[in-house]
Amino acid sequence: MTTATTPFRVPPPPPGDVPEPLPEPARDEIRLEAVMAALSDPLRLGVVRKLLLEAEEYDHTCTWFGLDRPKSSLTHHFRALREAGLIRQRQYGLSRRNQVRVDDLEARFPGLLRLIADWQPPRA
Amino acid sequence: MTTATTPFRVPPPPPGDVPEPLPEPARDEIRLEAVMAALSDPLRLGVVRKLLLEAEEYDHTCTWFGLDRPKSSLTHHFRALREAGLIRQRQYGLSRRNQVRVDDLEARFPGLLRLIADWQPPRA
DNA sequence: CTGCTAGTACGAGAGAAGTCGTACCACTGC
DNA sequence: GCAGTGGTACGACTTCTCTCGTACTAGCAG
Repeated sequence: MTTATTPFRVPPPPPGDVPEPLPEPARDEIRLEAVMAALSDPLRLGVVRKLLLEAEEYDHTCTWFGLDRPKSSLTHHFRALREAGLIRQRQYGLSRRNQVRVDDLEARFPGLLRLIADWQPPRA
Repeated sequence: MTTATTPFRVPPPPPGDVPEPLPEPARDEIRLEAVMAALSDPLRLGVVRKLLLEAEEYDHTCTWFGLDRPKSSLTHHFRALREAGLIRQRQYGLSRRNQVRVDDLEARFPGLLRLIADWQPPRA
């Protein structure tokens, strides 16, 4: 149940045009130390984990995550994830939708996503 | 070639008494986000990688790594690695020797050490 | 045009982390 | 005793990061 070719869901594209992704590092430019830094924050770790485990639609807006933080904080964290190469963001009209770069990360750092998916958030 | 029980070398203990490890988190207390934070620094990532790939003796002093930094900086980084649960440090007389906690990390975060060992430092 | 929505950018403040010098300590060899 | 070694602790400084408020924008509904 864990190790098919890609155990994580990559939701199908939605109907209609698919916008270009926002600027992001190419697969070969993703740096392990940057990925580690992005994942050192529990909020961001939780975001990626939730996307891996619960992604239902093609991708999800920032508010879907139910994070109790001001919008500017969310912008900060999602950008950190995107610039590290962990998520892809596309602009659909008003909303910006997020998706884990499953193929790129599995190719570059095999096993990493499994660690994230298995992470247990600290009970605060 | 990658997934024997433990593909990474755990050097045998040296002759004589083995000192107690310096304070460190128990296996179950190692937090993924803390591990990620410790590995977000290229110097520390390189230290763990070098230990994984080149460890010959039981373990190695801080100077074995050939890092061109003042001693106080090295103390700082090695403590960060120890407190995150990545390395074990034992005091042998004068020198403090370092060892990756291979079993604990492999049990807790399987595949993580492989990622570190495969890391390519940025050509500065 | 008037909202409302889902975001952005900017900037300020607080705290954490990296950098390092200095002083110090314990042990070894002479 | 004295010098050298392999470290530590402390403190200062700087830089980064997280936090958030505020102001703003683009697009949609009416």
